[in-house]
Amino acid sequence: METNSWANKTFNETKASSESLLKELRLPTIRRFPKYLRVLWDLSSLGRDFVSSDKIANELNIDPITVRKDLAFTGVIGKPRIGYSIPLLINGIEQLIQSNGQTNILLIGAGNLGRALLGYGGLEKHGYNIVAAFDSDLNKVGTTIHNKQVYNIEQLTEITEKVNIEIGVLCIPEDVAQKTATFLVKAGIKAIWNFTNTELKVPEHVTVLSEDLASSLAVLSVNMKRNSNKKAKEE
Amino acid sequence: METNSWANKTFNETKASSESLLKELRLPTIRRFPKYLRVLWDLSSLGRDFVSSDKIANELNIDPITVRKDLAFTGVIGKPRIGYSIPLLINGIEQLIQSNGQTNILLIGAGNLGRALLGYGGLEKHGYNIVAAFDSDLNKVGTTIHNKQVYNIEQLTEITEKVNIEIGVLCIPEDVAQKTATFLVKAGIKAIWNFTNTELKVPEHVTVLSEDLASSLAVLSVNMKRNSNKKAKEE
DNA sequence: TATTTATCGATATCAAAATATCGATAAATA
DNA sequence: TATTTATCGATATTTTGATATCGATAAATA
Repeated sequence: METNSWANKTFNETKASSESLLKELRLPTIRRFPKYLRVLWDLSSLGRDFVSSDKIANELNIDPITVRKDLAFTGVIGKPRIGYSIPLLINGIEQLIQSNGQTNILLIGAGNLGRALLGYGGLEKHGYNIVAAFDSDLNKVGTTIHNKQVYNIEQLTEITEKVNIEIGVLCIPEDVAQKTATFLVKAGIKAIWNFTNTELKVPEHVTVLSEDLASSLAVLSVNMKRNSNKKAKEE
Repeated sequence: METNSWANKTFNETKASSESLLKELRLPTIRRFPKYLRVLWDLSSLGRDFVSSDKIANELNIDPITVRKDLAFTGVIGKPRIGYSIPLLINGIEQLIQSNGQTNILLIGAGNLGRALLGYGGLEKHGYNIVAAFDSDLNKVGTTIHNKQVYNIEQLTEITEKVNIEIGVLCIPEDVAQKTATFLVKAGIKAIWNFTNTELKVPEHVTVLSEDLASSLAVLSVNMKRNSNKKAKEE
């Protein structure tokens, strides 16, 4: 049997193996996928059908070898001198990182950050459905933000009993973060996207992803110091 | 000369060596520092003076060995059976990740995300000074948000000529991101905190830190799939 | 049709990060 | 005072991630 045969895998094989590939996916690769998608969407809208790993790497300022390794997870086979099929890549990446079927989301906390997230189209683009937003501020309750109804936080149980919610997005003050998380877990939620600076304690089976601006700021800060040290030495 | 001698370094030695330690700091370590700070501040406010690596590790759900290695960068020496001095650790970490002196910041784009960031106290806590916000929406111009004046984006040059700005925070639509970044670079900015989904092209000496919600969402998505696969197999 | 060349993908190497091991030590306890 | 124990920090190992090398191949070109 030959080892290096191009373009023999069918689309169905790709799809069938996606579950096992999922296990092998590493964090840095997953983080790069949406960046690839952005480049691919752009090229696609320009009417291009194929793209090389070099081209993608250039756009994103990363190494082409990294790109090829990452793209290998989609199961899409590139052709020498041509590159990869853009539609197949888009499909392949989406298979890996998008939700399967309808996934319902609640957003808790309709402050500025919450509003910003309601305006961010990414959730819908990835196959998620924002069901509603919640807030304790009665001035906000009853309004709609980006077409989403804002409910009183007291009505949370009411809604979670009626609709199957899989993800909760927490944009609330720290002091109520753990309490709310615990409530959501009891309501059967599967994942929490945590925009508070609290380390949430949840059971094993609940996926938590925390955003931490302070961590980012620390990185920015250190990088700046390094850069200025560098410049100081040059002078 | 003995190798394992506790508590002999003075505070001044710690400070003097901070520049060289800066080089050795790795990204994951830098990202964890603010998390350590949060735990340390909490303990400090409870009146505690010492803490063990195990305690910190437990709070943050990470490995105590990782904690000890990270804390070694502060130059603070822990004592067996006692742990580390909390005030010294706080000071040590702050030395590494905070700005030196007064660092001026401009925030470009006073939409929901921009407003959320103006409300986020982290920048001030790290020694940064938000000078002003800018927007193109004339309804916002002239107002103040969290005590920061909102100027017309047209006035950007005016301000950058008057005040030395080191960091620009971009919370603006994608289509004007590169243009604005280029402008800021010309105005002599040192770093950009980029909340748009654009890969900014800037010169070497400018530090860029990009936040990418889509990358985070991809991680959340894949983790959820893995968790549900896991559960499916258990059943 | 033969040669050149861009590009892939497999394998190998190198670097970074996480984790494990273990002796040293100082407080607590017997 | 002797022994036990919690905890540190140095060093070693393993895992993960990035980068380099190179043969295979198919389109482009001579």
